[in-house]
Amino acid sequence: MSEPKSRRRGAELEQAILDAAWAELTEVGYARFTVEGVAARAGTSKPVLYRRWKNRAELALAAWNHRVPVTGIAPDTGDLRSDLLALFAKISRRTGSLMSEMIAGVMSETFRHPEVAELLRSRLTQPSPLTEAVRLVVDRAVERGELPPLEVPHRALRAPLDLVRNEYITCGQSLGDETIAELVDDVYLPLLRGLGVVDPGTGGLGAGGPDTA
Amino acid sequence: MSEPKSRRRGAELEQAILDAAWAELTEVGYARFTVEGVAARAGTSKPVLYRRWKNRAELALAAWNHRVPVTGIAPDTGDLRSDLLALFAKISRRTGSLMSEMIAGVMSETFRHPEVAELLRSRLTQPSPLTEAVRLVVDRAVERGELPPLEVPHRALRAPLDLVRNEYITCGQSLGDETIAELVDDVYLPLLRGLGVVDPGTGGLGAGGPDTA
DNA sequence: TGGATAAGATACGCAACGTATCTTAGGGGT
DNA sequence: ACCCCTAAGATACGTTGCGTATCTTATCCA
Repeated sequence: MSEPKSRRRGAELEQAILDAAWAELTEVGYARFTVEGVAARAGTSKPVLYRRWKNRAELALAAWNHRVPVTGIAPDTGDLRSDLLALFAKISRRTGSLMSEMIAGVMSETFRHPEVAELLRSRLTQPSPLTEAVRLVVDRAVERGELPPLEVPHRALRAPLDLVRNEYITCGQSLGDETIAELVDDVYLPLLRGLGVVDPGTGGLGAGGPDTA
Repeated sequence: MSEPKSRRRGAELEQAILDAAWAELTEVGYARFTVEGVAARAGTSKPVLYRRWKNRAELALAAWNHRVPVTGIAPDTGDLRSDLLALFAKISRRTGSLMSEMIAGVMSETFRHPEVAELLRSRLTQPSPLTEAVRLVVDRAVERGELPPLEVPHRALRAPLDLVRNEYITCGQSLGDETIAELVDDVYLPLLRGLGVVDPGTGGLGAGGPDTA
């Protein structure tokens, strides 16, 4: 009953481990995420895990990657501000305190395992379904005439995610509605409007060649 | 020679400990910041520290607070973009990878010691010399006519710090010049311009009553 | 059918947290 | 001038969890 004595191998085992790791993460959070716990839950033992991942940070990131495909998210309420509010809320729910705790945890271990930083960074900065959702929302606003035609730089596409993440990490809790409203009204909406300003003609503000780069 | 056998007490001792803690932080970073190390460096022992601070996170925050007063920083180059580049660079240098590592570390321990989160959050969200510097830079740009008269919301004043911190935490390293240029050119400058847009008259963008709040 | 490969179990060394216990210095009241 | 009580300093301990080493045993494949 307990153990049908069948030994899982390769991909099958790996799936089981990653599932177990993900379950642990969601249940106890990164701070209490232990390799032993994952092993126990997956019905295997530590060495099996350490043969595949160098340390717990990599294991956690692997579990995260495994748990992906973000379902399409691009609210369409017919109004830019509402779209943004919904989008930020969705990002916030998706990113979740878990992810932020995990990011914080992983980063705090980065000194010991510098290679991990790269894994995390690429996970966070690549174009993602989230940045694409932002682009889509903006494009629709342009079509509606709420914004002038815009080219949104990647940095600006990332901004919502970055802001939400920052909030999670520094506050350690879910974003309240007022926070989301602030981020939209005081930061992101102005940002989008500013991107649409072609040339303020106030001098010194043009492309402003990157003489510092 | 080694120990003049004089026993420090109260405030004097506390100063010595906080100095030692700060020195440890800057030398080895939060990940390797140990209570034992601080005790040894301060020439005392662990229990003395644990009588004052509940855990290492609080000790680290106390050391940080002890180490404060940010010297005035508000570059004045005569040009908004240059001011911002300089300011972001300064913030980035000041915030430093140390602080971000520490923030990440502290947050990752927040699950075990939830009280600490509040300490950290207040440290990060209060108006600070940094947000005042941003306001000053903006005000000067307004005087110069580079921007229309503006009221910058607190959230927007915080944004530079938040963005820099986010970058540190997710990348785990110093911001390169290009990153700073991106943050200024693709995010913050557009944001400021957007705040200056009075009413685009494109509909649906006005104050947009916070029907979600 | 036999041997290489990898799974599973166990035990260890190590670092660091946080605590408990004890001794001893020195400040302050009388 | 004395004594006592508070807090400093030293030491040792229990605990957790990482990461590794060692050994046995199942399963795949040639």
